[in-house]
Amino acid sequence: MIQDTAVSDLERPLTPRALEVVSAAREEFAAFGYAGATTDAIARRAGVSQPYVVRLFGSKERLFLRCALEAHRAVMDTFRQAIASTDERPVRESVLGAAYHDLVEDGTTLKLIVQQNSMGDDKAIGPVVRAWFLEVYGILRHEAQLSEVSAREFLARGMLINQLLALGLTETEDPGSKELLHYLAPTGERPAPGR
Amino acid sequence: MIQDTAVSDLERPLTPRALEVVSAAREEFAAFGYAGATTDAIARRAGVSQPYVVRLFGSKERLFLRCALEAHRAVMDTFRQAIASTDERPVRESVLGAAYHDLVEDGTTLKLIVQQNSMGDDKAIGPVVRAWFLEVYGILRHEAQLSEVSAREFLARGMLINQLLALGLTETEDPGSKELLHYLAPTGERPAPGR
DNA sequence: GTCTATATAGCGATAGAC
DNA sequence: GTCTATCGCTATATAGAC
Repeated sequence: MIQDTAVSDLERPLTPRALEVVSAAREEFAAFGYAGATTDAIARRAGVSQPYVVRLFGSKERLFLRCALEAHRAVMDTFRQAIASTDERPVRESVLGAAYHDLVEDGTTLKLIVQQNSMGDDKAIGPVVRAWFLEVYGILRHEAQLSEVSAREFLARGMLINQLLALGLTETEDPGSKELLHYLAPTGERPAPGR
Repeated sequence: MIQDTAVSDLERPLTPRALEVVSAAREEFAAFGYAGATTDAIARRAGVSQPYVVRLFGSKERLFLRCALEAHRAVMDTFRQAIASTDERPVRESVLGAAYHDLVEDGTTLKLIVQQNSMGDDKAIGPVVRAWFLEVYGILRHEAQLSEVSAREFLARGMLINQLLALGLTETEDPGSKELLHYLAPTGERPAPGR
């Protein structure tokens, strides 16, 4: 069970080495989830010993929380930068969509978000991820000033993209799946040069 | 790692007792995922001993695959029944939405789907869930005959609902979250008697 | 068909050397 | 700051009794 960890602890500055471990942890947690990832795999990916990973962060739980908070902030910062880039209100959805595309490109962040969102029944992290989710929705509604319907539809498209990323459908060559990837294009409309 | 298991094995008929274990397993896997769930918790929930759970299905993996296949079929059957209930083509989205609402009510099935969809990086189950996802999309496109855009938007709304379910946001009293739950209403429009 | 007892392995965490 | 050695727990799986 993930314990209550002070945010200040999660924001403690890290040595370059520790940052490499966080990076490795993000990949492992994004791919296999909190329960499925192992500190050993994280250590091997980072090129350090397993006990050192635990030593650096106190526990697997605290390392996970740091990764999770980082992913959440990446999403919020991305939207806030997009919102700050224009004076239009409501912010055009294509502006927000283009910002989201940046998150899609790194891949890991959104896959980690999917893992977090599947932990609603976890006693400790459940309340946290619920609050985070509502926080993102709040940004769309009150900072980007999207209507109720627009915010919901935008969020829904985001959730589909997240699922496609988590599933790994963005890397298949399946012809039938190509049309499903439409939302992943950088902007709403693509030129479609050939036809 | 989840091994290759013949479908015939997953369809072997079960004794009433074994069905109770499957039911318990579905709940545990839906809440905590494949890695996070334990055969011990499944056994306790079903009121049997832990070794008996393993004995009944051979391994935790095979039990999970049975639960996963069951959830996938529940989704497909639900859509196919809705499609068969009308001659209109494309099928009206409200008809499909109402059918989806039945799945929302039991809760477990869609939470299990979310867990499965977060296992794209699993060597054995990844390819399976990718195929299943495309199968559902195929039903929307070619059996319900939704347009590319309609199918995608409908699927996107479904993914948002799934996330809200997995997060447990359907059970909160948070006033700011209420408007987000709009899609969970039985039909598109609600009377809203009070205002 | 179902249990108790137990083997076996994997993993997170600790101790202590360098 | 980082490693090696290792502990102790937990979890899956097996053996065998009833």
